Amino acid sequence: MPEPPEKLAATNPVARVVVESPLPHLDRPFDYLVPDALDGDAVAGARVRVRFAGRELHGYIVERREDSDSGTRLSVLDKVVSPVPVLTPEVLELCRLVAARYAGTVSDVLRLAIPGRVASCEKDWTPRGDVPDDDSSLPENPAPEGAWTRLGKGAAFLQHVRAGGDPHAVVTVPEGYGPHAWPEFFAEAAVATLHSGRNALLVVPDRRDLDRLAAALAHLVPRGLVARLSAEDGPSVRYREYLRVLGGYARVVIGTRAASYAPLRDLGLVAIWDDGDDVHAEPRAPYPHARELLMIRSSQGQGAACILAGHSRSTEAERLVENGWAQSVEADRPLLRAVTPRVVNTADSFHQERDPLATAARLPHAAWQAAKDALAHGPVLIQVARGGYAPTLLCAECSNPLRCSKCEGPLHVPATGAAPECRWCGTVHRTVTCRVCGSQRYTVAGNGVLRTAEQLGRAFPGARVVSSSAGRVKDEVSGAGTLVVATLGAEPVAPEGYAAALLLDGDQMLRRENLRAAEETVRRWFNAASLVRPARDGGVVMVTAEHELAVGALVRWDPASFAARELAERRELHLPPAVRVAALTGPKDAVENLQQALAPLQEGEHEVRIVGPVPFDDGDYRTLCFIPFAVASEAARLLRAAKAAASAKRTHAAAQVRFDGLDLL
DNA sequence: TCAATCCGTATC
DNA sequence: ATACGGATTGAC
Repeated sequence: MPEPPEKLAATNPVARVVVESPLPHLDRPFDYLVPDALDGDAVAGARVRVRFAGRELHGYIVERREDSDSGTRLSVLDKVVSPVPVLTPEVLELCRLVAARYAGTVSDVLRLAIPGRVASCEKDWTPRGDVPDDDSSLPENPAPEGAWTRLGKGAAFLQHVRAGGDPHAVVTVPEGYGPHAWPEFFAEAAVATLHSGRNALLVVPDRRDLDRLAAALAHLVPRGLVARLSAEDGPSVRYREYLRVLGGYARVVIGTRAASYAPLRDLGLVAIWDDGDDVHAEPRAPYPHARELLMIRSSQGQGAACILAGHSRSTEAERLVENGWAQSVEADRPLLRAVTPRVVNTADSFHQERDPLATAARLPHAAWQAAKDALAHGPVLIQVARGGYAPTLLCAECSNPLRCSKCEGPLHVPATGAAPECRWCGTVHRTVTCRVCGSQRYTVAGNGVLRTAEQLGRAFPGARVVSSSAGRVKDEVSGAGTLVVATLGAEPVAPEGYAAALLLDGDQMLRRENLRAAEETVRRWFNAASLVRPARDGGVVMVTAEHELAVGALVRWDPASFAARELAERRELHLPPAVRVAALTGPKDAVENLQQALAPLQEGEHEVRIVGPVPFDDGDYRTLCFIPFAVASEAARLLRAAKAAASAKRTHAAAQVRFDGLDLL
């Protein structure tokens, strides 16, 4: 069918377009002709609509060019949705690198990178142009009394950033509240970056951390230079902020994981807080992790400084220290002694001296006593496991968790049956008897924390009980006599510091069948413990768990050694993050076909270890591929090619590839 | 000899 | 996915 004769753009009449197609074998740009009428709007980076294989698809112009090398007859560009160049060349390159690393499609990554359009926000958008910045209002940096100056190598690191360098650091921050807490570190690092004439990108796990970071920045950086990118702020705020970054108005971007794609130019620093938090892992294909995104960004272009920071240390961060990619910036012993609380292991005191109320609340006596004393001097934090981790069946009298009499497995009441059942061996228990008090009445611990808060409150008559958990998170608490019961990750900050913290349910967290159970537990402990006052001001942390290494790390306040031991163990077992892992899921033949693609890597020095396929769920099968870093990019390339071939030939139903999804292990 | 259908392949 | 082209089949 002949195209209707149409006048084309006089110069660069060809637009190269990436289309939003989910098909892996179409993951490449296609060329279109630009009609003269669209010449002005059809700029590189603009959103467009094009005809593609008989459908109307969205896409982005990545390039305008004089001619095409496609060899086929080109279609004409249908429509420029918006002339705002939302896809910058740097972000496109980032998306391509991310797609390659995770064996995904550029189209999938673009969906994560670019926020949905809100036309009203574009009304009078213009790029800022080359107006020189007025940096005269920025504070002295690094400040002699600043947060960085307190850490070994901290001032030198910041100086290096300020001088325009691109050093990499794993930073272990000892304090979680007060004037030297982590938000100050990030704010000061952003200022150093601005001083170097470059821009900074700071990523945090959630909205609460974002608020704290914004508050710290507000003291140091003019408000107009800061943009905040968070899905929680809603589509129009997110898009408006995105456009402020795109236009060059914002020079410091703060946000949650999707902010890692912010179209910030002249990047001088990328930083991520608490990189071990699993909310940094994107739950949509191709499942990239914010830490990896930022590391890629730090290596793009001129190179940017990179900070991986936390109160503890992820095994990934430890690996980067050990292989020399990052230097370790941490507090020396004297500073730790000065600012950290006393940590006491109370696991051994459980069966001594019982207070009936404390027993009902499942509190070791020593912990109960410490909390009771501390309440007179300040707020007290009780960290409990989330509902999902808690045993599902408790004694109605004394709240002792009930266990299977045959195998010690956890009991639950199945949706269909009336009698309790063991989760491990499946035994049905027509009657259950509490081993502590002999009661035969049981209760289902459905809304875990509320119950616990109530019980804990009863153990501390006179205390004001505040509970904080997912959905009802308190940001801040203060005052003596306040007892805060918080689930993992929902701990409010006490501006004056907690007088004490009780870390309960550690054994339950450690017992989870997950590669990261210990690492994750230790991370949660340090996050809570860093909110407690220094030992010299009476601050105390009571931890109840039997895992010697984990408890020891907290008692000695030594997250780095713990991470090193964990990593050493993973290395020995050839498990992540000592190697990368790709999970292949789908119908059996599709999975087998994909794993076949890795055959060339199954011999030689850096051998890929393949486990599976084994039945997974819903009739699907799963294969795990453990891939040494030396061959990881080749493995990703092979898997991506195999996926494309399978989807082109439709010989197999789709199988999913997921790299580094550690929650699966 | 032509149309209806099937299969394979490309999709600007 | 769809859409198109070339091959194949079946009916005049």
